[in-house]
Amino acid sequence: MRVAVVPGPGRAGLLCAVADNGEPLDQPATVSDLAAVVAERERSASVRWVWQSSALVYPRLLRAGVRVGRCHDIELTEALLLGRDETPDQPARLAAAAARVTGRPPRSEPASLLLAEPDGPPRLFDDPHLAGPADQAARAVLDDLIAVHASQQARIGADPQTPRFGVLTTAESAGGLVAAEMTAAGLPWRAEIHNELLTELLGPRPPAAAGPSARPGRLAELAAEISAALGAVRPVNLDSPAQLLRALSAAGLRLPSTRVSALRTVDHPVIPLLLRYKELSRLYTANGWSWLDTWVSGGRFRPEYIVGGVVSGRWATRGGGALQIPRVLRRAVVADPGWSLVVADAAQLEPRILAALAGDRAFAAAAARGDVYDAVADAIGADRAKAKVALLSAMYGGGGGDGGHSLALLRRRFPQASAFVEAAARAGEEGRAVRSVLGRTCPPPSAAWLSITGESGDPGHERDPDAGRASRARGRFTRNFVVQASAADWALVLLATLRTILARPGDPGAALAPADIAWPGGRPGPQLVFFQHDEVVVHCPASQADEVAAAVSMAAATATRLVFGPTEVTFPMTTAVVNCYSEAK
DNA sequence: TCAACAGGCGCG
DNA sequence: AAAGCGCGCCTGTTGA
Repeated sequence: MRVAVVPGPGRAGLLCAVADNGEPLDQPATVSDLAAVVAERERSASVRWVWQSSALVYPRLLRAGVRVGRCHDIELTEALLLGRDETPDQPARLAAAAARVTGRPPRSEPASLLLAEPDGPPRLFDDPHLAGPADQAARAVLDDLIAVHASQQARIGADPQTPRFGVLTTAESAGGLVAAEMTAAGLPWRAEIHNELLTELLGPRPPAAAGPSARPGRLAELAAEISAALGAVRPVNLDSPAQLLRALSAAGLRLPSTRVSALRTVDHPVIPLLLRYKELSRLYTANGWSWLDTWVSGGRFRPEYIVGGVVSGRWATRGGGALQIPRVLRRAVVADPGWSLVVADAAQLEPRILAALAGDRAFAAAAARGDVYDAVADAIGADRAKAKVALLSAMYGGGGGDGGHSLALLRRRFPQASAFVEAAARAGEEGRAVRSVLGRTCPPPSAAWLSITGESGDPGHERDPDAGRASRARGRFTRNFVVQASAADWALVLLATLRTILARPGDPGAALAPADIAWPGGRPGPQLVFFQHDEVVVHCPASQADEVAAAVSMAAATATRLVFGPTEVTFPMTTAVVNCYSEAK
């Protein structure tokens, strides 16, 4: 059963049951306490909530202590459909989508924005853009919702390209729920451990009175040592690559840039000091005390996750750089007393994805069990390191390290897998779109790209000297897209499946009902707290850790079946039950 | 004064 | 011959 829901004003909301094909099943009903009604329906029936966006609607329900099982996220779904139809520049917002469906001009956006404003007093009457009272505005949003939902159901059902596109839209919506729940739960983060680590590596935190440009002692010492080692008359600003490059040059070190890889190519007493400075400076500026002050509170780090924020379908985050937390800081991620962290990552995910995608029997056999790189090394008669570089080059478009010899062997030994990525590269070079296994579509070439390459990408007519470069760059992008985006498909389905297993009452996992996060005294259960491309972290009572680990394996097997159907390729998870994130792998 | 860009580096 | 994929966010520089 599907129920369209529009939140607001205030705690109220507007509901209307709809059929799978989107037809309204009864009259819209206003309820005064939306969260309470949602909770009641969740208990009594299996509902899929149809709403504008989980990012907009779900946090207020979570704050009221209410979780939902399933939803249809109109805006995430619209973005997938627009991508599929190769019109990704159209806005995916509900109002815009409704205008496309109905042919009417778009409703003024502030209406829905204000309606969705969580928990605040209804300010709708103050808004000059609004034509009428709040209930009329809610009704207008509901009408949009119902119209767009019906259209989306038809468009998903009519997918011409990918029979599994419906799996993608369902999983994307589930991802929206997970994202909001993970933000609400937060990643356990011990500020005092983080602080100790910073003090140990950088020295004490500079007092606020010392001003904003004051550096921790260790950084100031290193800077002085570096200036001295360079024989500089005046202190060099190490944070300015241009200044540093000039100072290096004056000391006889002519380098193409100041990046670590360039510094490592020369032998000079200043180099180790510079490398250490860069490492510590990065820690201080990106994840130092001010990061701690800004992003950690109440023992939790709560980034905002952006589902589908990357073109490949990977998630992005906003605030705190949550997907770039340096590994050294994992020491600060510690389970609550009596709880554990279950840390699981998909081993060698991308090569396995390629094996399953390409239908290459030899490559699939290599990825059927054990270590993919070992198996490939055996097959091409190289060592594991060379095999790994060659495989990554095949997926990224690189040169293969040792003059491409291993890459050539790879092409001969695994012709279908090679042909698969080569075909994706050629499509990109010619300006065509490519798709992930579930049908997520890469963006079309930009106008600038089309003009540089001469419209169709026809290699015979390329005049611009940058044309070849631009064409090959897009080829590398699409080559990688088919693998990275399909890996993101698989990981998203894993995440959605895991969420369902952890939450399902009545099954073997009954003990695993998730904690009611808004009620600290409520029944404890496992919580998804982190998701980073191919890795997931669950925070759970220690007694449930083994069950959670088993649930991860089940979810991986289910994801493999839903995404690829029958395949010889396995997707093993490396799972650790730990007290501290840094203890995993 | 501020926004946009470049260089750089963290993660996968 | 060389070059590889995707992000977020920090600082310094530049130019309106």
